[in-house]
Amino acid sequence: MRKLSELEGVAVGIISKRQPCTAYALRMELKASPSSHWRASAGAIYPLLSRLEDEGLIRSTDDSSDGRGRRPLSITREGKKALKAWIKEIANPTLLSEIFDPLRSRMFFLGALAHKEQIALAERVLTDLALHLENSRQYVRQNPVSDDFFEHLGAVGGVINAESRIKYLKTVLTQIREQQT
Amino acid sequence: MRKLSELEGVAVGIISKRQPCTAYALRMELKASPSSHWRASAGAIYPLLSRLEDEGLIRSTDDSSDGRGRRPLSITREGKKALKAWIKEIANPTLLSEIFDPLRSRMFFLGALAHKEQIALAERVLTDLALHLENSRQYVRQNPVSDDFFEHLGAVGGVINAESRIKYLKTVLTQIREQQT
DNA sequence: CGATGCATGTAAGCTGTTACATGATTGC
DNA sequence: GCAATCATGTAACAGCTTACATGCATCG
Repeated sequence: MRKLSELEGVAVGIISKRQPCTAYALRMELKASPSSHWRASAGAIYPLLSRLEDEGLIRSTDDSSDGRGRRPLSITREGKKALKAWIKEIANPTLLSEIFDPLRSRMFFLGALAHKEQIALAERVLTDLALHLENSRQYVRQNPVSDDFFEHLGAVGGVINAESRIKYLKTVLTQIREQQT
Repeated sequence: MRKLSELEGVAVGIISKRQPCTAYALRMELKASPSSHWRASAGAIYPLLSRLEDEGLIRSTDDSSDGRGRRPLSITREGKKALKAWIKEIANPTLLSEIFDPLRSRMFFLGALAHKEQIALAERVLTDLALHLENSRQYVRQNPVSDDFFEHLGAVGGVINAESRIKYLKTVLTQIREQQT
């Protein structure tokens, strides 16, 4: 059984939770998620779903009576197996260290800016991050434990991450200010 | 002036710091960085550098006396401008929310596993994360403030991030255990 | 009855990966 | 002298984005 890519894993996971679920609904859910790494573009989703269907991981039921040509998707037994394998793949150190943060990668080169610019930029980003944190908190409120336990857990992860980035930028700011000497 | 992509920005940044710097040295530095989102593959780096040179952002000095055909790179005034613009781009909310964490994305679907499997996986990952944190701390030690202030800041970001992920997984674990009921 | 949103899909292009190719240098 | 590493580069391929195309449904 082939390994699922990140987007494939997420797609199969969403389908398994929301089934029956149309491709469009899947795209909208990806779009709505606060840390949207993917644009959930049609050009990515539709070929991906065809692939998954060809391999028997998902199944679509053609309903000719549906004028809009909706094709509700559901997961197969094979798909469920692949999903479980994908989840367990996280027990792989290389996957764990693969996160990439455009904020942090820029910190390495912040010295290219003048001291005043550094501070101005950091302050600006700090307010943006505060906004982002507020959004993440709202997402948690929209996904209470009572609703779906694991969705709640995922949402909480967003808040913790946002908080840690704010903490990080704050230490950066104070250290830059001290650097003035 | 064209916007730089993430990898381009990092490449120009490293060249600007390490100049004169060969393409190979650049790749090795990318590889050595603890959160290696990129494999720093030759097929990505060399075409990218040609592109940057064609656009006048970097300059290479051909030394025919160098048997290995090393071509030391340095940054141009245009390149410096582009680097500054790239750094300032972080003041863009969409860029800020673009981080993607394979751990968190799997949490949404952890319910697909049996309760025992959930706990076993989380415990396993927790030890992996502890190792990752130790690596990040060592990276900080290898990049003291005295050496390069901003590199130190970047390294510290890795530690803070690793800590926050551990904190996250711990809350996940305790909540899963409570869920047993 | 026209704008907006639902719903599917395709084509071109960019960027990255893997795998390969080539040759020089260093260390044992 | 041979293996490993340094150093550059290319070709085939994979995956995602943007932009486009098509048509149905709903709401004012």
